[in-house]
Amino acid sequence: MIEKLLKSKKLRRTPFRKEVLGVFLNEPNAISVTDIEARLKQFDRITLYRTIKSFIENGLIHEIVMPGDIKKLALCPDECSSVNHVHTTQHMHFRCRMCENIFCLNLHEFPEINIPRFKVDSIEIQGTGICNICL
Amino acid sequence: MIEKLLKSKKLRRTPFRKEVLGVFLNEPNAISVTDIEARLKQFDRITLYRTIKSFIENGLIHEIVMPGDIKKLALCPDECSSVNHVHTTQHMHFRCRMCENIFCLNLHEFPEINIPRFKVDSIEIQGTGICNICL
DNA sequence: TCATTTATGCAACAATGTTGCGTTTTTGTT
DNA sequence: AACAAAAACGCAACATTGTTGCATAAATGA
Ligand SMILES: [Mn+2]
Ligand SMILES: [Mn+2]
Ligand SMILES: [Zn+2]
Ligand SMILES: [Zn+2]
Repeated sequence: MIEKLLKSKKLRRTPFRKEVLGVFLNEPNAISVTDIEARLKQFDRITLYRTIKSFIENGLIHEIVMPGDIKKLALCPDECSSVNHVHTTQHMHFRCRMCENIFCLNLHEFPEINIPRFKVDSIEIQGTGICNICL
Repeated sequence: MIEKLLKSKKLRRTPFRKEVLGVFLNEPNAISVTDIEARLKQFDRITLYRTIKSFIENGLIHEIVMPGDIKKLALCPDECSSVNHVHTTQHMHFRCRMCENIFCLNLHEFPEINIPRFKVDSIEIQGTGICNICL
């Protein structure tokens, strides 16, 4: 699984990358850099940042930012690649204000946004509230 | 105008706050901290950060974050207050990938998002593409 | 004008992320 | 299996962004 994923994105399969990707595959929701660090036995901070950057650039993971200095990372759907991340028109992000988890959620119908005289390439939707577990 | 705005949010009208608020009132779009700094003759960095924080907390301005370490600030609509920022269900944010400006745009109809078994309190919508000026 | 409350300015610190560079590892090819 | 080229790693140093504590100054209401 891990090997196959890295290979499909044409990324070299180093021990560290496999370990980091393993962390993502083990997490149901989006995670922060600190979360990743906590799940690694030992690591080099710089290498981790470069790993994350290359994962993002190659369509393996995507970044989620929300007001209040919240920055998280989550696995991409298969269709993402180095040329485009296709979350737009696919899924939205939801932050639960009780458990503070951030979910990637697939919407049954993704709203269409038209802005007069603007050309809209992509849309990101972020919600806050209470998740199904905390409710 | 500036005085009235500060007073309406019950903020003390210091010279520095008036100057910073003036910067926002002179800008059509969202601006970064660096943008603000560039428009001030002289300033103390710490005071600026505290000024921004108090403006946000009191519903004068709001923060806009987008993937790629983009963080900007923009004036709030009048209705915002310390208790709630009401942009959700009011306007969206759009980043033009040509001019890199970030616009606050009022949508004619703001989409309603329902997530089964989740309680949705607020929604933020962010678009990217090309603005009316660059088109 | 005065007392109280709040804001300012400086120093020090903290968190997060980047760049340069020599060494090591991966990979595709002999 | 051995080799050469390309890419990734790990360390040091640095950069950017934001915060906290505290003494001083300014704003406000009385
Ligand atoms: Mn997602
Ligand atoms: Mn806005
Ligand atoms: Zn929750
Ligand atoms: Zn534009």
